[in-house]
Amino acid sequence: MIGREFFARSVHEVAPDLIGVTFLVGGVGGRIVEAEAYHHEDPAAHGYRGRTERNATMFGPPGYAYVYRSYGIHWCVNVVCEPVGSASAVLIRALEPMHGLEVMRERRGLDDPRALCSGPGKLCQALGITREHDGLPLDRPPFELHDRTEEPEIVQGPRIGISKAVDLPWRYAEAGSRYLSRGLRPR
DNA sequence: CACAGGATATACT
DNA sequence: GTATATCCTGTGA
Repeated sequence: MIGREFFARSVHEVAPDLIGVTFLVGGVGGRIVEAEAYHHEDPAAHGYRGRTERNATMFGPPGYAYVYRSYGIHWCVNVVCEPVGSASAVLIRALEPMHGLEVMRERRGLDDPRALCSGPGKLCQALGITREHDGLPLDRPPFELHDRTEEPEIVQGPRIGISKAVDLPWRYAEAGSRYLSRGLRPR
């Protein structure tokens, strides 16, 4: 099991280390294959302009989930990192579905396992993550994180869906995975 | 395959 | 009012 201390580091260490880690919510989830680093000096980050009601969790201690509403429709989940109070967090962008496939198919209304969790909004719908999970610790139920068993090959790519600092190479993914979000999927 | 457009909470001008 | 750390569906090449 991965404990809270795992997140008590810089986002640039945590983000690549999350690739290959198993992430479950209520027993449903899979291996993280894509993650993206954000911190307070990043103009594209929510915490860039200071603390608000929505992003308050980002300014709290590491090891907690920051969940926010995107484009008024989707939920996205981050893990808060150090240093404390700096609004540093890693966005979980894609999973390789492994546990609770039937539940995820039902929630997503899809069959194709490649479409279940291949994006931050999609994986939150598949795992049932909502505002209720914002501010919850990641080392307690319903969250469950397990160490990776193998060292994955990690690639970096440009960030998408934002207009500022798009060239910062802070998007990490497992090389060649078939479960990545838009822009990184092979072939 | 590549686009355009819509849904609509939250924050900022 | 405008933009956004998104996704889905429709249209047309």
